[in-house]
Amino acid sequence: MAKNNYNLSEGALQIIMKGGDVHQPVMQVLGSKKINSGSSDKERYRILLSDGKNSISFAMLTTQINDKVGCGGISTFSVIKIDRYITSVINNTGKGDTRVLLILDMNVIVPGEEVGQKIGFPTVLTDTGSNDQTPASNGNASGYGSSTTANTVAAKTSTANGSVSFNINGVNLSDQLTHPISSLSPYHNKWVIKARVTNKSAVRTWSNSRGEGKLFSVDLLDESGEIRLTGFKEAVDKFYDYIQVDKVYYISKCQLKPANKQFSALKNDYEMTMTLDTLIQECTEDEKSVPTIKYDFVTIDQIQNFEVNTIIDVVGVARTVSELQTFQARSTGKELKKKEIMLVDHTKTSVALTLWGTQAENFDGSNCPVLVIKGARVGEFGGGKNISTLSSSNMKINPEMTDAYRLRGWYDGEGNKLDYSNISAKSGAGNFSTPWLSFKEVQDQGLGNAEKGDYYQVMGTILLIRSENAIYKACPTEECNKKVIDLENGMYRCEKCNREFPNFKYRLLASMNVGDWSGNQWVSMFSSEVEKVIGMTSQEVGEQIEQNPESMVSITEKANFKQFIMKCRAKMETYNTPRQAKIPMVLMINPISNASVSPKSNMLED
DNA sequence: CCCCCCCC
Repeated sequence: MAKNNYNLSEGALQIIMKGGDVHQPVMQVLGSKKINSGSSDKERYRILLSDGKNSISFAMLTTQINDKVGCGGISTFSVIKIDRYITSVINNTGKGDTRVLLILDMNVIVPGEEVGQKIGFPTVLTDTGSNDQTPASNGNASGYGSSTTANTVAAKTSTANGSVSFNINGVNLSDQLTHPISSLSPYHNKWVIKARVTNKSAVRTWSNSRGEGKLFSVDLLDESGEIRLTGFKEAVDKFYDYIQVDKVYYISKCQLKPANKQFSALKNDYEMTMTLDTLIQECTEDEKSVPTIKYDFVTIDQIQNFEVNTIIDVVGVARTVSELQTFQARSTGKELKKKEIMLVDHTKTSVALTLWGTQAENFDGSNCPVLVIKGARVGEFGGGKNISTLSSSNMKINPEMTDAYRLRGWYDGEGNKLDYSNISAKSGAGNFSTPWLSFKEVQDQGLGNAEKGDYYQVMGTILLIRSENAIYKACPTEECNKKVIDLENGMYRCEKCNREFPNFKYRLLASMNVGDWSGNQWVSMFSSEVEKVIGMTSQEVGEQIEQNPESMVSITEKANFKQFIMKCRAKMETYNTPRQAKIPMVLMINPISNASVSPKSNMLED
């Protein structure tokens, strides 16, 4: 056996086969074998390779260098310099991961005939699948700020399918060596995805009993699916500026966990979190093979049919835009900013779109831009539907898209002259037709037996509001107005939601005596209408009585002898015996000057 | 580890 007089890179295989990098290693070929692959009519060679210290049998010459090999392959004992190579972890044996060395380019330094024998005493290298350092293991921890090309990263990625069919220069290599997003799961951690960033959130901070920090998240898309990736704290510093919407990245080494469907509309059972090991590298080659954001547009006239909280994609023209409005959130006291846009489309329908925060501040509605929104949320107000952007929404202004061009052309041609049917117009409780009845007639007719109660309206004068218990602390959750229990420790418990909150909202619930021409009647009135009666918000009333509990009397007295058209509901108690009429509920009040509600027209309808 | 997305 010859000594190593050929400068074999002893120990190189140990490094390479653990995912490390050795520059242009010199190796000896101890044997080669032609492989016929079913899918390719080209020949490939599997070789037994030695660095003088170790040997492996999982080395393969790629077909691009067949011309350097000749028809007989590389002669046994040849010493070669490997100029370009990649390793790839395959798992198609059922026995765990195996790393293969794929030689992309090499040159024979000394032909086998000249060497004539095995150099050194190489032992077979085992345990080649673990300690994965891929991708970009050549000193670039993240790819961020590095000069490494995307290609380099691709050439060091792992593969799940064990395919070893390559194109030259790795142009399509990366595709074959990356994993589809849909294949990601917590049960595999060796993967690289090549994905387009379709959305990036702002950086948000949080502070709660478990701690505080900052985070952001991106939505990733490839041809197989989509997934959300969130970065916390130091990951924000590391990656937030680097990652840009619409660009394609190689991403590996993130932590996978089941997605909480409650908080994400993305179609994936999992979501990912960046870790200290996470690698993200922009892909600048062949990135067009990764699909761009997909939309599932609904037309504006369809929005009224969606349930509240549905997430939709919509494209429309911003026909009008409100001024920036600033106000305080009732529940949190936080200052909020919004702009309301009238969005229209070719269905001749308009919907109110609300933008929030900096997006609202920065929005320029001049020239009626076309807006394309992914992930807007359907809301409801006063019986009409509206839409709103969330932090997870993605809004593009005048994007270069067919749907946007088409709408632009339509609007500039005829749309700008049209009248639109507004699905955000207030309707519902205040709009259904109700007969004019006096309190005496309601009583005499014994109304309230209908399943949902009987509705009527009266011209009523408020004679007295009871100031006792007219205001209460309610659950801060939207749509839940249940009175909360003050736990006297800064927390408030809602029995209905079975939750404790650090805050509450004030609600008014007034019991009042109302007179009409036939007599008088005690009625109840909810917060929204009491606010109109007394000209104060519940929050304002709450703050005032916190200062001076006695002031409730003077607040309620202001309502005395005010006159309104009151839409009321008569309903029977269903569980109390004997069966008796409940206190009527005033659902909505309107000033008597409201010309749209004339007794005569309503009587004719009924 | 967030998960808030608000208002009339």
